[in-house]
Amino acid sequence: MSHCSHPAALLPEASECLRRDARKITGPRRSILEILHRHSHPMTSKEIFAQMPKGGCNLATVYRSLHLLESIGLVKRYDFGDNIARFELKASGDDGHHHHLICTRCSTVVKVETCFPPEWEKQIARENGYQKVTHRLEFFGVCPRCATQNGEVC
Amino acid sequence: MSHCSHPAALLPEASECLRRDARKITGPRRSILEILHRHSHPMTSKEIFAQMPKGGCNLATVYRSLHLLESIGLVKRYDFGDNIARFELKASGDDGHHHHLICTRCSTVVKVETCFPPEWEKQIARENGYQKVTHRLEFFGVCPRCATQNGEVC
DNA sequence: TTTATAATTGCAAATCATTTGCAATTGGAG
DNA sequence: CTCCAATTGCAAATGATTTGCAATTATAAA
Repeated sequence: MSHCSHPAALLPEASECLRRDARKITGPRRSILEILHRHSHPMTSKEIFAQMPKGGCNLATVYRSLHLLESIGLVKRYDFGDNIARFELKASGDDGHHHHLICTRCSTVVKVETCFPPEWEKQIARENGYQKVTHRLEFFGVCPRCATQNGEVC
Repeated sequence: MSHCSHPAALLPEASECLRRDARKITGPRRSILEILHRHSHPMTSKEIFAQMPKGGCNLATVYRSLHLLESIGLVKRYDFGDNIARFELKASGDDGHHHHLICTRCSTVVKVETCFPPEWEKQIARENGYQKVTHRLEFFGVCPRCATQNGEVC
């Protein structure tokens, strides 16, 4: 459930990004980055809020921080179609582009590296005259565990 | 902006679906189906509500109707990532599976028939032991019109 | 180190799409 | 034509997310 890089390597890099935009390295932001670092799956604001160390911070601050971290590219937002935004830390060099396979019963998430063919995307962009085309792709299904205990929520 | 089949052909088919589930063919439902029929792009509940003929109906009814129509498979829900559900009428025989290319500036929508390779999807399902795997895929970019009037909202 | 100050935060109230409880209506099977 | 479950209108409730504002705090500059 944890990333490969050392947690400590996270802050210097993030600090750099923040400073570049005249932003401050605050307690809440540091905590959010650490929390996201130790969970390899997309997390909701509430989940992150719940993991905040003692003292914590206001939920509104979590929302504001995530919005900022997303805007400077340290974090990526995902939409699993349930109207709850989820966030994942972007790896250093990595462009962070990947997809997910979400269980429609228990919401278990698996990372999916397979991506929509880039050439196809370019083709679609060309055909319609659109520029800067990107895509949002997520898979949904029933995980092995839920498939067994049919009917039950796990 | 309109479908190829005749509007009149819409009701009998829909009636059949509704009756099968002991549901009633009411004014609001008829209107919603007609509105969706003459707009070939996904519409929000508010947009549909705004197009209701004189007399109209309550917005809550639009929400309830769309939910019902979706559950019996007459309508399909789409998520463009802005937290507003959009609905499209499913064509008769058609399984209704296709995607969209949405302008991030003006929200103009273009239908995209190109789909994620089915075999790849099966592969992903197999690799992870998930069953009944489906996907949600949408493209985002800047439409030709917006690309010209750079910076401006069109 | 101290200071000046713009960036942050906490808190509560506001938004916004969507849902729901409930009493009054109404489609349609028999 | 009747009866009753399915629908609807209305207003209040939800739930995620945003925002105004005054108090706090990180940090660049002196």
